[in-house]
Amino acid sequence: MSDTKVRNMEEFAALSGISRPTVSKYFHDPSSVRASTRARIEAALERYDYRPNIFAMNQNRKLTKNVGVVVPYLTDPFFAEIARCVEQQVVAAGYQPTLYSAYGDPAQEVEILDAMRALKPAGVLLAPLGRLSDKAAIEKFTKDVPTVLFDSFLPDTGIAFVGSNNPQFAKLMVDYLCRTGEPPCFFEMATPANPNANRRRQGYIAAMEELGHEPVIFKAEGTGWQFEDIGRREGHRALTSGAFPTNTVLCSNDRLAIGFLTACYELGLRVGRDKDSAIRVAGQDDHPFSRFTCPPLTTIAQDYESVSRRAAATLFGAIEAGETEAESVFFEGKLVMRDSA
Amino acid sequence: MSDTKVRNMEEFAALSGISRPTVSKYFHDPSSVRASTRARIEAALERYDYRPNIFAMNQNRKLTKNVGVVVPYLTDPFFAEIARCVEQQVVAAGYQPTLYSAYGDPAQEVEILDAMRALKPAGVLLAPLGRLSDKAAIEKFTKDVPTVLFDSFLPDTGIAFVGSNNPQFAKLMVDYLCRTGEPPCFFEMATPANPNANRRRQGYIAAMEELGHEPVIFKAEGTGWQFEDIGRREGHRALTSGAFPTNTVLCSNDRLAIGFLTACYELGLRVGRDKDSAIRVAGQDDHPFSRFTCPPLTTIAQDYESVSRRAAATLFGAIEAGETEAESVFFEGKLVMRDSA
DNA sequence: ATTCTAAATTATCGCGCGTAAATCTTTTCG
DNA sequence: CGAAAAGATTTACGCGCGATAATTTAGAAT
Repeated sequence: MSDTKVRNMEEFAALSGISRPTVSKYFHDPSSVRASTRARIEAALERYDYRPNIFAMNQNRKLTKNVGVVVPYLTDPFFAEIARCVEQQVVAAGYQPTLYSAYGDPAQEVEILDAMRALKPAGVLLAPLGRLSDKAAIEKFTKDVPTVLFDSFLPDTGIAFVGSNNPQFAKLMVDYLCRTGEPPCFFEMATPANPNANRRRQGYIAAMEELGHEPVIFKAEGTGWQFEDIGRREGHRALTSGAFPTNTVLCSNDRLAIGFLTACYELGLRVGRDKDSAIRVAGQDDHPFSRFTCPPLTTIAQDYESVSRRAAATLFGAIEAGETEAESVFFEGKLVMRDSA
Repeated sequence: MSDTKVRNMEEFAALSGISRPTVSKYFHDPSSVRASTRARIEAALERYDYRPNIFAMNQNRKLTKNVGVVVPYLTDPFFAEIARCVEQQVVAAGYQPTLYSAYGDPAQEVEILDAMRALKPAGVLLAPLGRLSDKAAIEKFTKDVPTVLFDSFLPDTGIAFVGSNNPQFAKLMVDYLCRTGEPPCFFEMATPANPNANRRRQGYIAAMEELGHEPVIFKAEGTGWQFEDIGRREGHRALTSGAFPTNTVLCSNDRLAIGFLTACYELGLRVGRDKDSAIRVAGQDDHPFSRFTCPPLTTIAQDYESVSRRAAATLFGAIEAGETEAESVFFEGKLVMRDSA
C-alpha cells in the first residue's frame, strides 16, 4: 500500500483510471460494474487505501446500510448474548450494526429511536422494554423505519415479531417436574416489566390445571432490573414464610432463579433432585450463567440462534422486498436438565 | 408543534427569523449566540421540530460529537457493566457514545477502529483485548484519534491509561487470606489474554514472599473467553490431582472463580470460611454475579465508577485542551468479604 | 467486419451544512 | 451619550458524493 493519501473519490478515480460515477457505482454495488473495471478498481484499492466518506455518502442516500440493534438492558447477559448473535447476522447480511441499550429506561428507549431516525437506518431490530415502553412512540417509529421486534411482543407494531413460545416453556417444565416429583410452585415478579412473564404464568397455570394440580404462585415484590437481588430477597421471604406447599419451585426466569438459589443456600436448603435435597428449583431462559450455578440450573433453553437468525432474515427480506408485514414466529424452547431439578 | 415539515436549516432559519449562519452557530454551541436570539431559535424549535441533518453536519466538521466506546467482550458482564458506566459519563459530558465489542477477536478489534476512523469521533475510550491485540494497529490509531485506554494497559499508547492497581488487588487478598487461615494457592489461566492477569500473579507472588510463604500457582489450560468453563474443567483437574497444598484458592478473576465454585460443588467440597468447610475460594473483580454464587464470593472490588469517571474526564480534558498526554491512574481495589473465604 | 447492446465517460447539478470575510447592529461601559 | 466591543447578518464558496442525461466506448454476437 502506497503512502499516498487519497482525499476523495475524484482523486481515487483518477488514480485507478476509472471515471468517478463508475467508481461510485462500484462502491454502491461491486457487481454492477464490468469484471475488468472492477478488477482495476480493486487493484487501486489495494495500492491506495481509499474509503468513501460515509457522511457524504449518506447525505444523498435515502437509506444507509446501517441497522440499529436495540435491547432493553445490555448488562443482562441474556440480552448481551442475543445482541451478539443478532449483530453477527447483520454483519453476515452485509449491513453495519449499531448497538444500543435502553438500560431499563423508557425515556432513553425513545431517545434512542429518535436519534436513530436521524441516522436513516435501513432497518431496526428492536427488543422493547415491554410494559414500561412508550408504545405509541414505538409504533410511530416503526411506521417510519422498517423494524422487526424480538424477544418482547408489542401488538400491531413493526413488520413482525420473532421470539419464543413462552407458554410452551412453562408447560414443558411443568410436565417434566410433575413427571419426576412434586408439582412446582411458580415464583415470579409481582409486576414484571417483560410481557413474556405473563405468558409464562399463563402457561404454568394451564399446564398445572391440565395435570389436575392446583397452581400456586408467589409474587415477588420489587421493581427494576436487579432480578437476582429480588430473587434472593423475596426467596428468603417465600421460603421462611412457608409459601410453597410443595418442594419444587419454577422461577419465571433464570435470573430470578439465580437469586433464589442464593437464598436457598443461605437458608441451608440443599437444592437438587436427589433424595438428600430439600428443594428443587428450575428456571427459564438458559441464561449463560445457569450452567455454573450450584447446583447447575435446570431450565428451558431459548433458541438464541434461531431467534436472531430469523429476526434478521425477516428484516432483510422486508427491506429488500419492501414489504411492511411478515409472519411472526415463536420458537419452541428445549428442556435443559441439570442438577437443580 | 406544527405539522409543517422543515426540510433544511435555510428554511428553519427563515421561519425563526434568524440568519442561517447564526442558526448554525446555535446548533454548534447554543451559548455562543445572544440570549435573545437563542430564545427566538428555541421558540421556533418548539413549533417546527427541526433537527439538522447529521450527515451534512459532520461532512464538513473535522470532529464530530461522537465518542467510541470499545470493549473486548460485551457478553462478559464485567465489561457490560463498565461500558454502561462509561456511556453514562459520555452522555453527561454532552457527547454521543457508540458502543462496540470486539468479541474476543483481534481482527474485529482492528475493524472497529478502522470503521471508527471514518466516523471522525471526537475521541475513543478503548479497553483493548490485551495480549492478542494488534498493538501496532492500535498505537497507530491512537495517533490519529484521541484515545484513552482503560482496563487493559498497553505501553506508549493513547493519551493515558485508567485502570486498576492489579498487583495491589492480589496483595490485599493474600494478606486477608493469610490473616484468617491458610495461605492461598493461585489459580489462573496458563495463557491469559488480559495483561492484568500477569500483574495479579506478580502481586500474589510478591505478597506471599513478603509473608514468608511459598507461592503455589496452578495454570489452567485453555484459551478463549469461556472463563467459567475453564475454571470448572481445570478446577476439577486441580482438585482431583491434589495440586493445592493448602485449603485456600485465590482465583485470578471472578469468572474463573465462578467456574471453580461449580467444580467444588460437583466434587462435594463445601466452600466457605467456617469450620465445616473443606476449602476457601476467593476471586478478583467483584463481578456482578459474584454476590449470588453459592456461597457468595469473597473478592476484590474494582472501582468501576471511578475508573469510568476518570477515563471519561481524561478524554474530555484532552479533547478540549488538545493535549496528547496525561497521567495514567491505577485505582485501588477494595476487599469484599462474603462467605466463600 | 459489422451490428448491437451494455457499460463507461463527460458534464453538470444538487444535497445540507460549515466556514470565512466584510459589513451592519446591538449591547456594554466609561 | 458616545465609543468600543461583542454579536448578527450577508455574501459567497466549498465539502464529497449521489444522480441524471447525453455521449462515447468496449465487448459480444451476428
